[in-house]
Amino acid sequence: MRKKVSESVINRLPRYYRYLTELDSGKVERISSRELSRRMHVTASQIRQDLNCFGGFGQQGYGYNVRFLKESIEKILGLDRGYRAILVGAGNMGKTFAINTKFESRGFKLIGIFDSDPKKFGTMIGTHKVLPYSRIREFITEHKPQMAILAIPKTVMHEVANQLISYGIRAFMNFSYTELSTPDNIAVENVHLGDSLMRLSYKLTEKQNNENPHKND
Amino acid sequence: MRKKVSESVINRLPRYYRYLTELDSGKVERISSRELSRRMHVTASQIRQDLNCFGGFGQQGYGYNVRFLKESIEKILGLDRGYRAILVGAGNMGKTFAINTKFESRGFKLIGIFDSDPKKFGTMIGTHKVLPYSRIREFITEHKPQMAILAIPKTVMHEVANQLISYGIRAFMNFSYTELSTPDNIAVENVHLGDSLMRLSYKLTEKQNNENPHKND
DNA sequence: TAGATTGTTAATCGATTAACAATC
DNA sequence: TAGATTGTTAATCGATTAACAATC
Repeated sequence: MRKKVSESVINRLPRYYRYLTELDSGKVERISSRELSRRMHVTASQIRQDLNCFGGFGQQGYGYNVRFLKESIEKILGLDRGYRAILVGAGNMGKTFAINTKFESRGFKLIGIFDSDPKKFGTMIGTHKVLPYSRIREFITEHKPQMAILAIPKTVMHEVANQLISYGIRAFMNFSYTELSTPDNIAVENVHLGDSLMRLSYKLTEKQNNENPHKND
Repeated sequence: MRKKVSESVINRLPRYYRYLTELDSGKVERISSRELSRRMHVTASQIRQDLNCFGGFGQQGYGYNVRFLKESIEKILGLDRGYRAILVGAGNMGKTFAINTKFESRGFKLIGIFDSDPKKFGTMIGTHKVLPYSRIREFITEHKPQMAILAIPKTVMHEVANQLISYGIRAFMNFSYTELSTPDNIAVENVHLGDSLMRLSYKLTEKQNNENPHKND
């Protein structure tokens, strides 16, 4: 088994992927860690160290082939596996996520959308009809999605997650404003927009304090 | 001037704030770093170190007063300043953010929503009427918002941001799938849902590899 | 006072950066 | 071959954890 890759490296992978995708679609064929570091505002050392957690993708004296590196990171991230996802909760957040995040372009498949509000049953979100939550078990059993996007109130979050785990879901993206905690073998990614807003508020406040040092002493 | 607080500490602040808000509304009056650490799954040492970047909020032998600590973090984050924000882009993402993130409950004020699509002018999002982007300059000059939420295509992101900076905006929350880079005196928080999805994909893949070590050697 | 728990210093650990030999 | 640039080891830096004296 591979040695454990640190959280910091993992967090940077999507950013590398983003830049490489950009370069690739800009017809750039090769890039050195030095040039990439210049564009991404990180050190070349860090790029080489990060990539070498997963193997040697470059060539001395040449650098990295953009396409090959991009595809390698794709594999590392599992974007080539065609994961199937369901969306639970067809409110604003759910709808936005379904429409906005180009699932397909990253190799994911959104295969079903569920809600427990009968008024929403049958309405369309993109190309998907909203299905009753009551049918989720049968749906999962039949189509075997691996991931669920939870865009539901935090009051029901854990209950829903536990059910879905028992039906076979192995990964959750959670949008509600409480952390989802699950057994070790389940992957979770919490997205807290409120936290981002507070961080922005902190940064703004800090900058104002620097411009105006004695305002709030 | 305060010594620079590390990024890691700042990133944890909103989480502390969340837990303290929870405790406070649950009528908990005091808490020790040890008990809080147990609940948050971090070390007590880290909690004490983090808080002490900003001052001593506790009392030996007693611990921390929940209400007082919560309000102290509120001030550190700048949530008590009544920052005014505008939303630029009334598409799905913008709408969701406006409705979902309880601005007001965190002390922010959403004071205007703008879009450049005439079909949207005058439509309501929550209690706000969508205004034409062409009027944004006059609006900013008059109402002096500090923050802008950008929920617009990445193709126009930098152009819009630069305009808004010249009108006086000092902080941006950016939802488009490219990093917003700005001068040093401007606060930026990038939210990339696509990155979160990729991280989830990585974690899922890693767990599958551990269960099935030789599947993809 | 005795017990509890902070604030803070010191020790450890891990992540980042620098340097360079290997090699394309 | 000479020049460039990787992969990797070593050095540095910063963040986390441990420990404990201060003190409520």
